Amino acid sequence: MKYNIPRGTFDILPKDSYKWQFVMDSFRKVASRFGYEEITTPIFEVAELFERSSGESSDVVQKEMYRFSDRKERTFALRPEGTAPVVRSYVENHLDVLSSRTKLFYIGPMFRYDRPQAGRYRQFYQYGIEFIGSDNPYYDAEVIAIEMLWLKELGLKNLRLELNSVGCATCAADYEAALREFFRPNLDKLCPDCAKRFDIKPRRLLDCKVPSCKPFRSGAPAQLDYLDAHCKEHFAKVCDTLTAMDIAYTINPSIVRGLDYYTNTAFEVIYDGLGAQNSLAGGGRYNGLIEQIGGKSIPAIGFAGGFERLLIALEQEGIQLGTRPVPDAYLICLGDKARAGIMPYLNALRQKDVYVDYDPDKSSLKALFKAADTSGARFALIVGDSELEAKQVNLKNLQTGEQVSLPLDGGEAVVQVLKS
RNA sequence: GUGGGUGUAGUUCAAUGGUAGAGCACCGGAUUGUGGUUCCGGGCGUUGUGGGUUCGAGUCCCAUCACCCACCCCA
Repeated sequence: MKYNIPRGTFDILPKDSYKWQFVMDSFRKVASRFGYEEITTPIFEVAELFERSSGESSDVVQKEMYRFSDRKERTFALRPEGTAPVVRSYVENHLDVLSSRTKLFYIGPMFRYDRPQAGRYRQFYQYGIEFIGSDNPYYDAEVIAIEMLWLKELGLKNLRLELNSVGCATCAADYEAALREFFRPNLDKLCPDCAKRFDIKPRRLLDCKVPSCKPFRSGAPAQLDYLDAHCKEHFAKVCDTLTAMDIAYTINPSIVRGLDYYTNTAFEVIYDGLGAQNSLAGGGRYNGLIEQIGGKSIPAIGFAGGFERLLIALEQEGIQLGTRPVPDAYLICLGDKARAGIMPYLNALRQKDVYVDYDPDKSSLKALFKAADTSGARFALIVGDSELEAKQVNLKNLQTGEQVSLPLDGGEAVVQVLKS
């Protein structure tokens, strides 16, 4: 019986895995430069955690969550996003007591039952940042700065940072009420999707792509006009701080985050050239979430980004992502005696941190050299019965063809050449 | 969940309804101790799967699965 990988998932094969490691390490380094520390939570949680935090009406909860129950009929879900688990852990482990400011980042797989598409998978890998403990607009900018600085360092150009504010809970409610008033007269003329959105998430009416819906939204109220004084000032300060940090952005009033817990700042990093799924990262402030899932009322902000899309973008720009390891040397062993006698030497080299490739199944010199070439090793170590007898090893530079005879000692002589 | 496209060797692709092929890759060999070039040799693959039409199906029809793209949604 042959088996297939589950739909919407993928294997990271050796020819690519070094790139993933490179990018993940790179993110870890940048995050720690800003004082953020890694947190790892389980890939499944009690389903209710997501239902409560993301919102019962959100698509993520309604149709995209992998739910399952265990043998004791407890209902769990594979995590569809990273923020709720981090906040759960924050509350559960009383991280707020240790410090009033908590800086966390995470890396790991998320799961969403979606129809796969370019840049969209059912199991996908995210990196994320969460700052917990202050409503200061500086932190909104800091969190955004991490992402933008990182992408810039990786060499990514043609990025767009889009910014919006959805206000606090009361501003948002005021605005949604205004939107409903605005659309209500034409409700019966809107597409069926919009009719649903009218009740659940009226903001979505603003970016419906059905042509017949478009005319009805000219003159619609804008969220930014419905911010109260405090929210308005907060947003202005975020903008100012970004400008002071030399981070370019555009304000896009139609940015809506999919999850219910967002307040105030919402942002998205767009890279054109990814197809329809052109969002590299997105996030925002969630001042009410911690209290909502059992903690104190503590403001926070964060974002998450997708590694698959980032890798697509980086490769599209022709950016080199580390290099696949190649052997320092390839050991060519001729004769049964040599093969048996060489083990201590092979072992010694590896203990000295030399990457030596060796294949005991190949015996013809031609095949061995061919293998040495394709391995990418710069050097071949050639040992036959006579060399073993004389305690010598031939070290051949595969590029120049130069060959020298060195003592077959504990590896010191060879290491000296290899590392030079 | 809805729509469109595509499924042939490890891979990239051929094959007017009439015997399934090629390039690349891979393995071996060209006096069993010095490679990358060249030459020679090596492939029966349930043509994704299951039905149907036909004397005959990789080719036409239906179903199913998978992949790609888009809607939706988002990372």
